[in-house]
This record gives sequence, structure tokens and C-alpha cells, in this order.
Amino acid sequence: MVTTVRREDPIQPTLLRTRGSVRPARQSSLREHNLSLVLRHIVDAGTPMTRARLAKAVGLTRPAVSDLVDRLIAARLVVESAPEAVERAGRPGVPLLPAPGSFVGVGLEVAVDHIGVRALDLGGTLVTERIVEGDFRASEPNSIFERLLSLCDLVVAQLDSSSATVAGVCVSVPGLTNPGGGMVRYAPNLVWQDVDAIAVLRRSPKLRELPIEVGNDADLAARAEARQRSRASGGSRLDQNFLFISGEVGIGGAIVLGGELAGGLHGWSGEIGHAVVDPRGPQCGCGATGCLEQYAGKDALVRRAGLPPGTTITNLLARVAAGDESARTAVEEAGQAVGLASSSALNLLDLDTVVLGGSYAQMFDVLGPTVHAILTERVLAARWVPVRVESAVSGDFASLTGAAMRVVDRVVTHPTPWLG
Amino acid sequence: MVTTVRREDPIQPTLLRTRGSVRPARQSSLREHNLSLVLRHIVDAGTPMTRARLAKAVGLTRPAVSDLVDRLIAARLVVESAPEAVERAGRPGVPLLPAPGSFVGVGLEVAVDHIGVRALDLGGTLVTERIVEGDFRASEPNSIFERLLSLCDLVVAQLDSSSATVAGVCVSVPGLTNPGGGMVRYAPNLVWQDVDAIAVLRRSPKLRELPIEVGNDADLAARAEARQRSRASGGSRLDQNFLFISGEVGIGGAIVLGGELAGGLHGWSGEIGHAVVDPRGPQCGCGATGCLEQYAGKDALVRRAGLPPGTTITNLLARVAAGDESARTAVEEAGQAVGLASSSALNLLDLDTVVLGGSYAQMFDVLGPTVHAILTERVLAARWVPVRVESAVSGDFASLTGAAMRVVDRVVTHPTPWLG
DNA sequence: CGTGGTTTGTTGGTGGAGCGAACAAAAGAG
DNA sequence: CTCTTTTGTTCGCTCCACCAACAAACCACG
Repeated sequence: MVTTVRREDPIQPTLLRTRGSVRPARQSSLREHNLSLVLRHIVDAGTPMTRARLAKAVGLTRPAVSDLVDRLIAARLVVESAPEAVERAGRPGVPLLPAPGSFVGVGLEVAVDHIGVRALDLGGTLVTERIVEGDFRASEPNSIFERLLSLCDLVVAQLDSSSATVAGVCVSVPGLTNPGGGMVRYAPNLVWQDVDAIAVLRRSPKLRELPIEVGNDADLAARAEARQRSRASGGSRLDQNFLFISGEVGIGGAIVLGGELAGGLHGWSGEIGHAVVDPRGPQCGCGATGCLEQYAGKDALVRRAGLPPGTTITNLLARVAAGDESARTAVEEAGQAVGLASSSALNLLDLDTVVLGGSYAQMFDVLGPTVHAILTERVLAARWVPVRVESAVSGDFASLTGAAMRVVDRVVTHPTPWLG
Repeated sequence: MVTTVRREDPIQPTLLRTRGSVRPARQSSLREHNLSLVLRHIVDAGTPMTRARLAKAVGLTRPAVSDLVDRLIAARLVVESAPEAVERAGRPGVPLLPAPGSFVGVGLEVAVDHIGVRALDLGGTLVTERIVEGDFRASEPNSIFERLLSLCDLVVAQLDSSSATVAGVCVSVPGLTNPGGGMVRYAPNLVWQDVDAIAVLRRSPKLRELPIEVGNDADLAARAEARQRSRASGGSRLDQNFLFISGEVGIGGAIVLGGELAGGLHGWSGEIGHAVVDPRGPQCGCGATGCLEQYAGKDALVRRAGLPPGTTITNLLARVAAGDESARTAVEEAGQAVGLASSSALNLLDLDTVVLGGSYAQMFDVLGPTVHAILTERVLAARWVPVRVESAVSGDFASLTGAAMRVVDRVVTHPTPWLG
């Protein structure tokens, strides 16, 4: 039994994490911090919180929490629900819920096989969505954004009519993005280079005033995954630590440490697709040799299985189930490649969990055991803490969910601007 | 020209980073935060700060800063120095310095070729040290700790006589450690397993009352390196982002993101030595095949150069300089291996800098160009942001410095307990 | 049905912490 | 010697969480 030690300072715990913060703290910062803390607890709670339970959970006094909650209610971020029928002595508390449908985050996505818009409210429940499937490889940015904007305008109009406040927009793109500036530097499968996504989106009158962000699809999917997992486990999102690998045409990756995405000096973290699997391996489009993508990317996988280009994963799996030896070998070798690439990452980052998403979730039954075997062999810490390989649980269009959640999350982390 | 975007929230900046903090903020937290902020600025400043300049730098008012500084002075954490002779109108400010020699952090180190004690004060200047070189491979933990403790007691006694306050102790160990519990899980070159370092050190009466920590040598060296680099560049330590690789008998690694060590679910991050370089490569002691250590570890390097075991790096370099072909090839292949392993890490973490330390710093002239070439070829973002490969600048016994700095850093981050 | 016990939410008063304005102190400029 | 400029400090203000006390709403039980 190994005790799990978090990265907390073991000797002198921080109250306000000074990490990275170079800003001074004033009285108002205090309010902002505690407002966010209370709201976070309300949003993340599995079972609805009351003021008294919040006070216990966050460590503030009941009067302080009451004041904070009142402000959140006034801002329409939180609502009181009907008193619960308790079977216990004492005055029953008033259950507090993240206000349904009043504040929404809008996620947009451009992918090779679909575009879509998804709106989530503070509680993470779906408000509206519009998804169009199709083939968008090598598509012209302006026309694809035009279609996306028309979907988006529909969604936003519907939200406006229900008097919801749109807190912002986040666009998921399969490529390297520059989140601050809103540039899509390079999206190989869309064949985009240096597209200023935010500038295009700002042309829509509905989006002109909103905060807009751009993010990498795998990063955003990992965000959705982190939330889904912490919900499912009932634990804190701070305990989420995993390497996320999403197999699509390209291979996306993301690192979740302490519930948040790690890396990203320029916002391009998680590029595991071009990790070295074998330096003497096949030439890759990136210029190097033996990249993971050449073994475990969708196209490579189908090619190595001896199947015609464009074969779906479903069909590939059917061939494996039917006993097609070359298909089985291709999947096996893909699993080995994923295992090799992620073992280095796990060693380097001291992680113990790999979450397989995208088409890898679909292939999990055949892929997972191979990956697990390689990791158990190659991860040093596996002797003390067993490696876990798990399938993603965040559902369809996870990046789209993640994009919307990115916006919602910002409201929860910084409620003050929305207090009016 | 690519604009460097930090991981800051681009839309709504945080004052108090809520990241990871689940604790509520009270009035006292505010004080703690700002005290630390002011102290950090005094310690990190290249040129001494005055109260007025501090106020400008941290964003607090002059009265607030004055109050905070007075408390730091009363606690003997900061001293006023002689007024500077200014050539400018206005009352000259009083320069403030981290109090020299009043608070010290003590670093201890057990390595395969030396043990040592180093004491640094708040300003990072050396107060005392005792280093003993020798061969400590496969040494018995108790006897080696006994020798280390006798050195440590000497140093602590000397510090006591100069009325310095020892703020704590941190032990650097070449292996997997469990920082919270103080266990050394596994140190292959010392042939240690599950040694409770803190328990042993607590036997010394001088250390009984002090906070004691255990850390990995590469992690601590990276910490020293981060500080040294931010000092040298004159910038903030928050801008330090690099992958640190230290070549010794084993190969240690560490990831510095935003000036802090990343990873470490269990405190074992940075294990790059067993990254896959070639899955069909030689068998490694860890059980896997083709690990980086089999190409670029000190022993492997010497063996591949066809030199007798125990040959020093200096001698190896001499052979290379003398035109020994097999030595040159071994170094070349080691560089390629380091390049391959770190390219995956750089892609995954979106970093652009590799810092080579330990014996790699010594070999930098012959190793660096090879590593750089491989990285330029394999790092995707290198098209936009050139990869940098640099030699470590943190001096001899960097882990020892890092261990002492770990303690000092804790005082700077949490000055409140030392206010009396 | 009334009384006591228990939990919840609210109301004042208190103290800590930073802010703003004004002021004293210490230089250089003319 | 006076004026300007910059520094550091003093004093009253405001903000925010705390503490103690209290009102409210429920259960249990005689």
C-alpha cells in the first residue's frame, strides 16, 4: 500500500496558493477568491449543498458563506431549490444549485468529420446543440467558419430568447493553436496554417462582444474527461492526474495534473503523436521517422491492416473479430506503439493513469490490454503503484463539451465580473 | 516573431491564483500572501529594492508595503542597508536586502561520489559547507548517514554560534523519493530500497526539531538551475520553462514549468533515463529494452566507447579530442539518444529549451550540437519557436544548492511562521 | 398539543488589513 | 535659501470575515 502524496507543501500548507501569482492581494481579492470557492463547491457537489454544509466544506463561517451565497443568487449564478424533506432533527437547509440555463458557455468545434455548437450551463447540463457531420478535410477556413457561424447564431438566438447569458465562446480546432491570440497555427488535417479564428468569429454581430478563445481539440477533450471522471468518482477534480491520448486521424494528447492541463508554454502541449516509437521506423509527414502516428494514427492503422483508405474503425474491429490476422497485428502493434510512447511520458511526469479517448475508446477492448502490458513493463513506478489504462468516459464530441466547459469554468473561477 | 503567451487566463486575470487551492481566504491569508510577495521581490531583485520601488513593483500602496517591510525587518528576515548615493532629486530610499546569514537553509546530499552539507542564507549566498568526495556506491545507509550527520552537526553548530536560525533541512538523494513521508523508495546506484531518511536524520538532536525533507537529486538540481537562470537573465522565475537532463551514472531529469517543478503525483517526476530510444535496443537493468540510460548513462557511454569501466568523462573527452573514432561514435550516439528522448518530452510539454547538466554540462561542446540537431528535426513547434539546447549554469553540486534553496524558498513563500 | 433539543440561517458588533490623503523628511536645482 | 521631487509615515475610511447571539424551522416525546 503506497500512500499517495499530493504536490502540496507537506510542512507549511498554503491558504492562498502563491504559486505563480505575482499580484498583490487586496480585500476585494479575498472576496473574489471566496466567491469562486463557494461557487465551485456548489457546482461540483454531487448532492446539493446548503449554506451550512458549504460553511463546513470550505472552512468559512456560516455568516460569511451566507453573504457570498446571497451575492451569487442575486447574480443569477445560483438558485435555491425546494427544501429537501429531511428525516432528521433541526431546521432543514435550503439546497443550492448552479442556476440552470441562466449562464451558458458555448463551445464550437471544427473537426475533420463534423462541425458543431454545444451550449452548457453552469451545472454542465446540455442546453442546446447543433452538430453537422460531413467531410471537412482540406476545407477552406472562411466557408467552414461561415457554416459554423450560422449554426452558432441559431444557438445564440435561441439562448437569447430564453434570456440566458452567454458567458463566452471557445472554439476547438484539431491543431496547434495560440490561445491568447486566437490563431490556429497549423492544423494538418484541415490543411490550415495561420488562420486567425477569433478575427473570423468576431465578424458575427452576436459574437462581437463576447470573450472568444481557441483551443486544441485534445486539450479540450481532456478537460471534459477530467470533469467527467471527478464527477463519476465523487472526488475532487484536484485529484485528477492522467495522460489523455485521443486517437483520430492525428493523435492528440494532453496532460492533466491536479485537475488542470499542464504544459503549454505556447499552448501547444500534448503533442504525443510525434513521439519516437522507433527511430528506424517509417517516414512521417512531420519530417521525422518512426513517430507514433505512423503506427497508431487512424490512416496508418488502416493501411497497416491492409485495408483500403477510409475504412472505419468499426470495420477494422469487425475484421479483428473475424480473425483477420493482419488486422489483429496492426492493432497489436498500434497498442505497443501507444504503450511505448506513453511509458516515457508516465515516467517523465510521474503519472500512473492513461486514458484512451477518441477512436481508442472504441478500440479499448483490443487496444487497452496491450498498452497496459507495455506500461507495466516500462514504467518504473509500476512496481509500487500499478499503472492504470482506462477508456474515456466523456461521451461523444468530448472536445465540444470541453470547449463549452472551458467557458463555464471561467465563470466559476472568476464570478466577480458577472455580479453586475 | 512569435508572441510568447503564458498560461495566464487571457480574459480575466486572477489576483490570487485559485489554482489548486481549496482553502478559504481570511484576512490573515491576505497578510501572508502579501508578506511573501514583498519578501520574494526583495530576495529576487537584482538591484536592492526600496519601500517605494517595492510598492510600484508589487502593486500595493506605500503604507501597506512599509508595514509589511517593518514586520519582515522585525523578524530579521530583511535588513536595511546604507542609503545609496543617488544622483537624482528627491529623498533617497533605504535599500532593503535579504538578511545575510540570519536565516539559513541546510542542504544535505548523498551521491555516489560524494556526500555533503551546504548552508545558504535567504539571499542565496553560501554560509558554510562541508563536502567529502569518495565512492559511496552500494553503501550501507546507516553508516553513510552517520558520516553525513557528523558533517551536518559541524555545520549546524557553526550556524548556531553565529546565532543563525536554521529554517530546515532538505536531503538530496539519487533515486525515487517520497517527499511527504521522507522515504527513499529506490536508489539504484546506492542500492537502497525503502530507507526512511527522515527517521534516521531525526536521531540527531540538532535536527530533531527542524522540518526535514527528502528530494530527488535531479529535481533539486533543476531547482537550483531555474534560480540561477532567472538571476542571470534578470527576468522573473515564472518565465523559466525547460526540460533539465542531468547525466550521471543514472540519468536524471526534471521539468520546470513557470519556474516550478512539474509532475510528481508521488514525487517521482523527471525519470527520463528510461524513456524509449529504440525498442529493439539493449536490455536495461530496469527490465525494459532500449532505455536512454543504455546509450547515454555514464557507464554505458564508457562501455560503448570501448574504454575500461570507471573511465572518467574527462578522459573520455580527451579520447574524443584525440580523434578516437569509437569514443566519438559513442558520444555521438549518446547525443542522438538524448535528442530522441527529449524531443518526445518537448513535444508533449510544449517546451522549447533543454538544459544539460551534470556530466552533460562537461560534455556540452560535443553533445549539445547533436542534441540540437535531433530536436530541430523532431520538435513540431521548432518551425515557429527555435529549440534551444543549453548547458547548465548552476555550478558544482547543484543538487546540494537546490536542496538548501528548497528550504530557503519555503521561508520566502511562507514567512509568517518565522515572524515570532 | 406544548415543550425541549437540534440544526439552519441571519443580525450586530469587532478586529484586521489595505487604501487614500495629507504630512514630515531628505535630498538636488537654481 | 527656497523650490521641487521623491521617500517614508500617520490617520481616518472602507471592506471583509469573525464571533456571539438570536430567530426560524424541524423532530421527539410526554
